Amino acid sequence: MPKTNPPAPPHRDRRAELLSLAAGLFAERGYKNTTVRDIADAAGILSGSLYHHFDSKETMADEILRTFLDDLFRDYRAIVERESDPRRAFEQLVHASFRAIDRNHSAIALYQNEAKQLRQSPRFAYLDETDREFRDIWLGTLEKGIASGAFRADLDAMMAYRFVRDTVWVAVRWYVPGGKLTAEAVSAQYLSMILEGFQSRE
Amino acid sequence: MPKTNPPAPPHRDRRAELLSLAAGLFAERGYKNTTVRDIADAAGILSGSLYHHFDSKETMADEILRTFLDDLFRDYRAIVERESDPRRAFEQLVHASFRAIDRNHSAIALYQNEAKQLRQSPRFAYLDETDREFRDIWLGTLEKGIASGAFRADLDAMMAYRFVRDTVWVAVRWYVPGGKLTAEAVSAQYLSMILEGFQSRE
DNA sequence: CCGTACCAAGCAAACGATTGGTAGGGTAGG
DNA sequence: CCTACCCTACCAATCGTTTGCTTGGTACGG
Repeated sequence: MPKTNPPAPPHRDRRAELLSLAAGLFAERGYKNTTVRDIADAAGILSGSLYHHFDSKETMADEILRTFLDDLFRDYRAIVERESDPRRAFEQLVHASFRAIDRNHSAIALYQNEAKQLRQSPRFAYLDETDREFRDIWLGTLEKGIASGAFRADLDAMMAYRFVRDTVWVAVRWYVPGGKLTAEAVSAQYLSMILEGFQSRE
Repeated sequence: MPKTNPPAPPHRDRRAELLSLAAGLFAERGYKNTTVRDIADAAGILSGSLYHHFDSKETMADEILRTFLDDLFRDYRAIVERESDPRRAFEQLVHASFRAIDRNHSAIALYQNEAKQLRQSPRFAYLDETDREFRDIWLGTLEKGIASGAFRADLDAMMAYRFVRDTVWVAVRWYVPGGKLTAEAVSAQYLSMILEGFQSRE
């Protein structure tokens, strides 16, 4: 054999594995309700041994959130930069969000449930900035759509933003990755409800 | 004066006051993050003194949730029994929900954030039944509306239920009772978005 | 091919702080 | 004198975290 393995840091895998376990527990039981012993049990080690990989429980939550947010904003930014038509941009934002829910389910559940409390610690102050960019992207797309005539002129952009943000992202509570409903299917149906409404056309 | 007070149990007031304080803290910081000392501090007493009124922290959460749920279902049941037209029933359900968010803000925040964890304790098993009736009321109204032609025939009732449930109830995260936006105003705008959609009609 | 050195990984045991909860006594108002 | 209410003082359990140490493996010099 010419070569065996790339010189990958050997402990990166274990870190990621532990983070994945922790994210699942945080999402399921809540951050405060999950003890470091729970995480260690799930990993088959003792609680103290976790501190060989992370210097605190907070660090784990931090790393989980950052990884997910990086992922999401990479997608979001690409969409608004690439797509000039606000209606198509809106559709792709919804789609990207459901894809994120599918891929980073635990991290998003953690974010949805605990961000409000975590944000109060200075360590997680970056979440404020994250929220601002998040809002700018959605709100900007909606405002452009209203101005261009794609969306109703009497729409309150801010209210519409909150409306769609809550509907889409809280779906993490019931959506099951790998279940019968694919993220694409849910995304398509949600888009239809948001854009066309419940009312039947005569 | 012919009469002073109804023969109300004299400690009912203090109980209610303490519960209101506890609900506010539970809603703001989360159930697990709020200590009995926090609640006692807010009331100006010591933590041990709380146990003169309640036999546990769990009891407080229990009582807060039950009071709110009784309130809500009284309204919900009255609507579906009184109103036979599904479209009008739907509108009134949305309206009643926002009115509840306005009146029982803390209790609803507590329910939204902690129900999933609390439900796992047998003490809060009744939340499962509550959810069932809640779903039956909304889903039944939506299905009747689809059958009657008031709502789009191609609507997936279950998906529409989740959609509207999440949008409406998660508004508790940003809605501020007594703020600039009244519950009626938000309710009207949300109804317009749900029924007519974002898309502009040509 | 061996011996040495080093390292990631985990164990065993304990730490101080905080948690929900308890026991018993004091006091003010009806 | 009784009762609602609160206080003082404390407890056991659990929490996140630290410490000193052991293990298996890997790289390297001679």
